[in-house]
This record gives sequence, structure tokens and C-alpha cells, in this order.
Amino acid sequence: MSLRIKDVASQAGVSVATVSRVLNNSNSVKPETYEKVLQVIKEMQYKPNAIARSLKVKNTKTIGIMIPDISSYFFPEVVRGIEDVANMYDYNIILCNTDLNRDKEQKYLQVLTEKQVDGMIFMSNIITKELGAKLKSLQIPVVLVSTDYEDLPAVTIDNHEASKRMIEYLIEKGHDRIGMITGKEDDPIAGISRIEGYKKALQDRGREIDCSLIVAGDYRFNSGYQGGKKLLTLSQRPTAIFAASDEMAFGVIKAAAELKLAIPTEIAIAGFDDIDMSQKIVPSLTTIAQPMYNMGAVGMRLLTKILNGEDIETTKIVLDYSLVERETS
Amino acid sequence: MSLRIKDVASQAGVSVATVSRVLNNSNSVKPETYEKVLQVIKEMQYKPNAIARSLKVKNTKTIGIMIPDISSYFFPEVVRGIEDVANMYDYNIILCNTDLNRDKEQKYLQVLTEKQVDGMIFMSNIITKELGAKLKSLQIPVVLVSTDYEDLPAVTIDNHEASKRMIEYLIEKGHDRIGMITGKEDDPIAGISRIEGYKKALQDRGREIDCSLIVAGDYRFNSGYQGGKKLLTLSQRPTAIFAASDEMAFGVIKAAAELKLAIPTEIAIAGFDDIDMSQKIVPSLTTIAQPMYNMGAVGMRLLTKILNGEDIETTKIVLDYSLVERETS
DNA sequence: TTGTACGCGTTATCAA
DNA sequence: TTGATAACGCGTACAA
Repeated sequence: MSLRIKDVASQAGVSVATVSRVLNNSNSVKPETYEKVLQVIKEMQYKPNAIARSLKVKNTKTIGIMIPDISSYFFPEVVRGIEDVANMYDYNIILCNTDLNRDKEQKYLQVLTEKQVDGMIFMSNIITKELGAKLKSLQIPVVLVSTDYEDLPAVTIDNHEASKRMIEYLIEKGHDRIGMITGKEDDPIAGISRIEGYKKALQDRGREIDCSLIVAGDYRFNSGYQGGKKLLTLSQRPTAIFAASDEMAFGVIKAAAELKLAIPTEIAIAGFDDIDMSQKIVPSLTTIAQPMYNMGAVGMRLLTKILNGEDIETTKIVLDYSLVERETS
Repeated sequence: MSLRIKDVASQAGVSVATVSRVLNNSNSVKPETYEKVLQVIKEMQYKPNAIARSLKVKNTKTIGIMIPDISSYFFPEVVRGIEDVANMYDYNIILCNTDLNRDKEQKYLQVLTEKQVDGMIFMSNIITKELGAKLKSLQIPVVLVSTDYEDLPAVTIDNHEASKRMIEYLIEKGHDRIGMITGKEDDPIAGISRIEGYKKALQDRGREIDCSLIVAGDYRFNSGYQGGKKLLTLSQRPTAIFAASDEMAFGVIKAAAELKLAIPTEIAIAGFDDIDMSQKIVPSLTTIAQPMYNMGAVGMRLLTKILNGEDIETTKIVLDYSLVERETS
């Protein structure tokens, strides 16, 4: 078994209380004693047991992250942002992949609270009334990232406006028939908002909305590919396609390539997210850049403020996006 | 404050021992009592405190993962594999990004052991003697993934052979001048092995090794781009380039595009890893497929075996790779 | 089948 | 400036 605090205490000829004091460098310990104890700790290679400590102090310095899937493109960078500031404030992160599965979600929520995480960052599934209630009833602070619900703290971007902006840009580029591959239609954030933004931009310019130009996707490559095929084989095909995620936009690029359509001359393509790959592929992708790293970092920072009881101006943070013009448009 | 076990005990009119028994469904508790207690637990929404439990039973059901950076392309899928089987065996994962930084590595090692993780998966930095010794001296089981060191448990692929195989394939395709963009030259696994495989394949066919065709990279896009530029502007340029990572291969593709070289007719390109994007870009990338998800899953499975004291045939697991022929060759 | 009571390794209170 | 000792919430002898 490992060493305990009492082992170093007896070795150093002091009480456990004193050792504990130097460990948490609370004042009121004579410099000489302090040095002595530190010495012994080093010699014995004593490592405090954080579990025992947690039991006593009632915090664990760990937070939980719930995401759909770390292996999809959007999340790694967000998680990186979270981890960086978590690390800065001496928190560790427990990573949970929910696969948008309510049961896994439920289970993780349970074990995270059993494991007494100090807080949670949630960016998983669409937040139903039931889930929202659950999240609120937890005795644990939760920060939402890239999603929103009632009065829960959240960091987002203005999806509606961003989407609208992209369409306006496309219109300015002279496109008349603009197709869209949407996100999930029951997703208020990345789904509905972006569709509405698309429609709004068109309506503001007095244009008709042609439903045949809107096809449903699920953010993933394959739905973009299928949707692209569909749109691009229309008798009157669009001259531009806006996909609600970069990954779907890649699918459209593939579809266009198979149909031997030149990008952007015969078909312009735009995405949403600005995942790392978007600038690396040929042709590089025009897209709406979400500050993914920052969404994570800011979300985690907000969480630390809540945990420290710091003053917070607002619990609803809206970050800036930007339109990045590249080679596909 | 939250409910404690004694609260449900008194509410159910039994002792804490009995509640504990139904919680851990140890036998020897009368069915009626069992039901009763379960009922009360549900009613009161009692959630056991895993920290207190851990202190007693001396395990935490959590493991640590050390990786360089979750936001680079190789790792998310490996982590996903780990998390899936961890979840299967009721473990949670604490994710640590080291950035290949010895200090962060050191720090994480310390907090992971303080937090009493049951085991660790390590796939970070090159393992120096010092680090190796440290890893071994930990009282915690460690499994290496995509790296190796002395007698530590490890899951890898045969990098040397895989690299050799790719070059042989390129030679069979009729390529005479094959360039390579390498990994790090102090990395015995993904660096040196792949370089050696390249050389071996050439030598086996009685070919000269032209050092001007070998340029150093660091697995990342930009080094591939730079290396590609260099190789492709040689007076006698290669007809094929093999990059030691897919991300670097993407850089080569970009370089080729800028030089208006047709792929694969004027320049064939091959990568290593088979990250998800490689099949999605246009043209899709010929590459060596590493079973990333499985490397994580198998590594974690091995760790659970070690933790459960199960019989293990071998602690050195070598997984199969495959050559995936796509449009860039 | 059930209950009492001790111990897990800390921190913190209170006295000295 | 220090030390004894009571918590923290749970599991598990041991006794009943």
C-alpha cells in the first residue's frame, strides 16, 4: 500500500496536522518545521490521496464533459479549449460520449454526480423539457456550450444571423438559386436557426423560397453527399449550395466532383463551422467560422467563475462568428 | 447537503449495512427488505457518494488518458475506442493533453496518481529512459498505445512493415523516384520505423537511396506542405511522394495543386494513418490504414484485464494494418 | 438475515 | 506554533 500522511508525520517527528498544514501551505507553521516536513515528503515520495481529501473538503477538482462523439469534427477543438482552461484552474475533465443516446446520457449524468464532479459542460443532445429539468435539478453547476436552454448558463453564437449572413454573401456574389442542406429539423440551435437564417435572407431580398432547394441533413458527410447529389441533379440546379456544417459541405464537394461540376464556377459551395480541414482541402472551403476553441475555453471559464462564486455579468454569452471566404465560392 | 446512506436507512427502517447491501446487491438480504429499500432509494432519489466508496474500496473506476492533443487528427478516434470499452466495463476516463511537454506530462502523472486512477493509457511523448522508469515506478498499471517501451504493455502496428509495404506498392505501380516526408527522427515508432521501412523496400529492390528525396516533417499539415513544395520543385522531381501521416499528405496535395500538378498522373501521393478525412476529400487519399478505434479499444481491454487480474496471453499486441488504394495513386 | 462499529486518508476545530 | 481528535460517507468484519 501507499504511504499515508501519518507515515510522513511520524518520520518527520510531527503530527499529521502539521503535515497537512504544509501540504496545503496554510500559514502558522514554523519555517524550520516546514522545511523539514517538505524534505521528508520528497524523500519518501509521498503523494497525497486526493480521494480522501475530496471526501473531506467536498470538491473533487474534476468536471464532466458530455458530448455526442469526440470523433466527429466539431468537438475535439472545443474539448481542447475546455481542457486548457480547466488545467489552468487545476481541474481535470471526465469525457463522456453520449452518441445522442438518452440512456447513455442518463447513465453518465448519474455517474458524474455520484463521482461528485464539481461541475459539468454539456453539449450533447437537444435539450428536451425532461432533460432540461434534470440538468437544473442536479445539485451541480452546468454550462451549456453550443446549445441553450431557458436560464441555464450557455455560450453560443448567433446561428440565425450567421446563416443569414452567408446567404447574403452568396446573393451578392450573384447567385440566384441557392440550395441548402440543413441540420436536424428538431434542433433549435444548429438546425432550425440556420434554416430560418437562410429563409430570412432570401425573404429580405424579396425572393421566393423554393422548397425543392432545401434538403434535410444530419451534419455528417454522407447526408451532405446525398443531399448534394439530389440538388445537383435537379433539372434546374442551384448555382450555390450552403451546407449547415462543413462536413456536409465536403460531401457536396464530393458529389460535385463526381458530376464533373467545376467549383466554384459551375457550383459554389459554402459550409458552417470552419473545422480545421476546411482550410486544408483543395479547393478550400468558404464557411462560417465558429470559434470552437474559444467556445470551450469561455464555457469552462464561466464554469470556474460559477464554482468560485465570482461575480458574473451574464450567464448567456454570445461569441462572434465570421465569414471566411475561400476557394469554393 | 446531499442525502447520505443513513438517511435512507432510517427512512426505510433498516440499518446502513442493509442499505449498503442492496446498493452493492450482495446476497443475503430478504427479498422484501430489498424491495423496500430500493423503493426508498428511488423515492428519496438517493445517489451514493462514489468518493466515499472509493476511499473504502480503494478503486475509483476511472482511468487516465495521456495524449499529445485531442484536436489533432489521429487521437479522437483512438480515444473513442478507449471510452467505448471503458464504458462497457464501467470506467470513466480523465483526458489529459500533454502537448508533448515534459512538464505538463509530469504534472498530469502526479495528479492522476493523486486522484487514484485505477490505470492509465499513455500515448503521448517519446518515452525516454527517465519517463519509462517513472511509468514503471508508478503503482498504477499503464498500457501504451501506438508507442512502445521495454516490457510495458503496448498495442501497436508494425510500422516498419507497413511503410515498406506502401513503397513496394508504389514501385509496382511503376514509380521510380519516390520521395518521402518523414515523421520525427527521434521518434522510434512513427518516425524511424517508417523511414527504415521506406529504405528497406528500396534496398530490397536494389535501388539507390537518394537523400534529396527524403525530407523531414512533424506529422502536421504545414510540414507536409513545405516538404511537398520542396520535393515537387526539385529539378528531377519524384513521381510519387509518401508522407508519414495523412495530414502531411494533405499538405502535399495542396502543394501539388498550387504547382498545377495533376494527381495521380503527374504526382502520386500516399499517406499513413487513414484518418476519416482521407476517404472524404477529392481526390481521396491512398494510405496505410491504422485501426485507430481498435487500438484504443484493444488497449483499454488489455488494461481491464490487467486490472481484473485476468490471464493475459501477451502484453505486447500488434494489430493489423492495411493498404487502402484510392484516387491519389 | 440483520445491525453495530470500526476504518479508509484527509482536513479542520479546539486546546494547549 | 503545534497536537489530538472528530468528522467526511461508505463498506464490511463480526456479532447477534
